[in-house]
Amino acid sequence: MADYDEVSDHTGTSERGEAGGAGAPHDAITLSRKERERAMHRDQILDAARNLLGKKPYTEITVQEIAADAEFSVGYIYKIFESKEDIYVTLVRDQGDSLLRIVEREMGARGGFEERLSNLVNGIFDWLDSNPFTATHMNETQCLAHALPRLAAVHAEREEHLQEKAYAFFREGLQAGVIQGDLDIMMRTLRALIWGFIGEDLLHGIKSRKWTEYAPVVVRVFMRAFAPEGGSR
Amino acid sequence: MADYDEVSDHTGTSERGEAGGAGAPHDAITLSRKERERAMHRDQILDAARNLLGKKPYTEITVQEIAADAEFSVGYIYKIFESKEDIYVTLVRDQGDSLLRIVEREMGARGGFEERLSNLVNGIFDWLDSNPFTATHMNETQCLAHALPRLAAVHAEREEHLQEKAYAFFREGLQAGVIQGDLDIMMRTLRALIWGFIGEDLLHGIKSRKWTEYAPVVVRVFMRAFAPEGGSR
Amino acid sequence: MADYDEVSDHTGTSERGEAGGAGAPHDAITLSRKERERAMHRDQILDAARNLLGKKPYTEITVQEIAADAEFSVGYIYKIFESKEDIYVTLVRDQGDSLLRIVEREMGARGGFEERLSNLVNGIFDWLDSNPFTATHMNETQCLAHALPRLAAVHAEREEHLQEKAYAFFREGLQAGVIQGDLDIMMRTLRALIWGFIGEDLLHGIKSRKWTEYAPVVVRVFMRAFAPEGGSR
Amino acid sequence: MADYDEVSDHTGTSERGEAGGAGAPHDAITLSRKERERAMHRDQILDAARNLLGKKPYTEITVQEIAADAEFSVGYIYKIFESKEDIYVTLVRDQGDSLLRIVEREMGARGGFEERLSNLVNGIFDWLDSNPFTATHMNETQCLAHALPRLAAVHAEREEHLQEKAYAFFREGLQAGVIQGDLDIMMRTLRALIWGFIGEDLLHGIKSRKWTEYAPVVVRVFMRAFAPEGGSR
DNA sequence: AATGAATGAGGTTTCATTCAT
DNA sequence: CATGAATGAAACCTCATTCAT
Repeated sequence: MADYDEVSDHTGTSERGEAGGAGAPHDAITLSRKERERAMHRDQILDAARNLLGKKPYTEITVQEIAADAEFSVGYIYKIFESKEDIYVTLVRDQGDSLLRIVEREMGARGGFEERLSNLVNGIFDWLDSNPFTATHMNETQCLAHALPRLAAVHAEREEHLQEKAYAFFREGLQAGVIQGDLDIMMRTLRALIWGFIGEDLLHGIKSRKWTEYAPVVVRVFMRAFAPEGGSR
Repeated sequence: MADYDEVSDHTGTSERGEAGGAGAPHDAITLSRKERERAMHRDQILDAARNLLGKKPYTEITVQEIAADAEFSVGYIYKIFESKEDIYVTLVRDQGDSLLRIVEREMGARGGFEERLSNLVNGIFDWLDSNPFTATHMNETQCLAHALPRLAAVHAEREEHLQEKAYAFFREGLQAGVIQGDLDIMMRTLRALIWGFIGEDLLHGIKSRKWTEYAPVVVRVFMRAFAPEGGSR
Repeated sequence: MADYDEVSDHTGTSERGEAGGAGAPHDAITLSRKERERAMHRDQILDAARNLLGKKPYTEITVQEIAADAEFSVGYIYKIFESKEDIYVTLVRDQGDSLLRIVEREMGARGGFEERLSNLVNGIFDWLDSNPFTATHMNETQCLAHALPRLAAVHAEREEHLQEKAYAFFREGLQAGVIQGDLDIMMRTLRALIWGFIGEDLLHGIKSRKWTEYAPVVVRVFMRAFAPEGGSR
Repeated sequence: MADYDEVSDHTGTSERGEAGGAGAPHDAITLSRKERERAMHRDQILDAARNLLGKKPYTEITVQEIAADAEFSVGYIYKIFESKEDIYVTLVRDQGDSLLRIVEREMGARGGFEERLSNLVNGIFDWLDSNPFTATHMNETQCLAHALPRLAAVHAEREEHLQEKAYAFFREGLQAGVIQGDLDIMMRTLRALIWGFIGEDLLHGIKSRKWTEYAPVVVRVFMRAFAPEGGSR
């Protein structure tokens, strides 16, 4: 909840606000009820959309459907979101922000490199497990980015952010002497492993094993792959 | 009606099977001219579609566009393909068959395990390099699979095939004692690495390095990850 | 319900009659404060609408826009006016009343026919100059009259009124022997000249000359056109 | 018919034309049937639209209605016209071109100034009588021009053309010494008179007299208004 | 009294698909 | 064999209007 508020901070694409220079300067604490209700409705709409997107791709979903599922009228949807695209972008951004926070938390924690890597992978897997939408729609997001410019922007921005964090994290590992190799390659490898293990299951729609069980595998493969030459093989 | 049935007979919608050149249906010699022309037209249409798909996603492409690019009428397209979906599915299947053949060839070649793995990865990377459609539309295919059941079927079928081949290949490595580990995990890891390295570039639209340069990395990471315990870290 | 009826009572929707100041309804002194406030609000809303209509056509304007500009809620607008149409009709009627008063004043003044005609045309031009809405929306009103029956009614009613006045005025000219001709034709000619000179500029959006400069031209053309045959200047 | 072809020359906003540099260079005579049918359909659609516009304003008319009246599907309408706006603009342009031709013919004829003026006014009145759409929608066109940029462009262009012609015509009158005055004022006066006499009737929806009967009035008013001072009748 | 959140019918436009020629 | 004119369902989005507060 508190979590969410923070997010909606940079979310409101459609916040029109009649502003009215004269009137109240929006006392962030005072404007409860109405404002809170709106936020709730926003979330309900997003939930409905997320739900639907779990069943079929973006292009197959209509705004009418979202409205029906959210138990609002189409018109209201458009009062809160600028467009169908806006809903999707918001959804992706919200999810991405949430994941990003996990990553930042785990990478920035104290402890040995391998331990933190392990926590990171576990954290991501756990999060993905309870946020199936993201896992399922990683691909779709990438496809749609070709057609929805704003989506591409959001995606690119987050990628940059993530890469920065990851590089810093890997550098610590390099300095600690527990890994060795090219930053770009490490980054790609780690991401490939994470998405690779998840993607498989998504494809088949059935989880042969619980993702979380793969976390140690990912860590082990990564550590071995970039183990310093000296004591390896 | 009767007309239609007769036509759909040699439409190549789904009856082509994965046979792949081995068990050729119809007598390749008997059905000359008319049949050969039809096959050519089919390929021209597929080329046009492939081309278009290189530029924008499936949903953004119209059948009239494909027709215009292929220099045929819409009507004729529908004489050869059942539907827009059919074109896409055929395309994906054709591409998949092609890639599968590479995989089979490299896995089945003679030589040491690591050498063949290297050739395999190189072969895949090279093929992807000259078949940008597949690389670009791997994601899209996966999204669409949720909406186009036949696409999902084609995909699943090929996956099974591929897994079978891969398992056999890995088993040889196990027996040779050069790798060790769980077959399922190996399979996922290898695929993750391959797609991971490609996907990255697709995402950003720009290739920071040539894919092919990553091939040795993939091989090295894989070999290290599954190196037998004995001589490892 | 009861609420509503009571309200629509003093809504000024259509009950204002052509009374025009003479048979004032309600005791102008009794219904103070509440009633006066309401009247002020009505005018503020009309002002906002008039303003907006100066910028874009009726169909492009939304009630929410009018509300925002008038700094009232949409709901309140609907408490005071029956519908969007009502606002427009009221606006047109108010403007029309205003113009009609000018016409009555100038036509009814003392003095020679040509002098009064000149004052009339000048008066109209001046009024139009300071009431751009009417000039700009003369055309629109006529279009809309086809779709908004009440607008047509208001329009027709005023026309009749105007014609009556004009006929009386022209008859004075005839009796004075300064003009000669058919009343209907005079009426049409005068109106044509007035609107013709204004319309031109509206069309091009730019005033080549100040309208008011055309007033003498209109008068001269009219007087010449209907000058008595015999002693024409 | 022949008349029409000439017009449709600069009409086809939507002519896509797969062009195909290779193929036939559109033999203007050869491409009959299909092409002629399309033209007929185009005209049928325009007729339906014109018809509807005789009953209610542009904004009240839906493309569905036009389609229904023209007995085509909505989709087909959009194959032939780019948009609803396109239909309207085409209609206005076609009508305008037609009227312009009358004006050019009459102004350019041989004969005395007054005779030609008389023919001109009669010609316009007759044309308007058999093209009620234009008369009725002159106002609407002007309103819509504020909202439909392309309409404004078409309108402006024609105005310029018309003014040029009119000025040349008036200059002949000046040189012949039968009229005297400012060109701009003459132009405005003539137009005002023509539209003024027509507009009246449009407003009331009923023709008190036949327009054509007013033609001599217009001519007489104009000639008197601009009669040379000295020897005026 | 005054608000503005909520509604939903309806408008324009697209595009996969058909079928007469 | 091949065409492309014609279809019409359905998508996204707007906005006049209502009603609980």
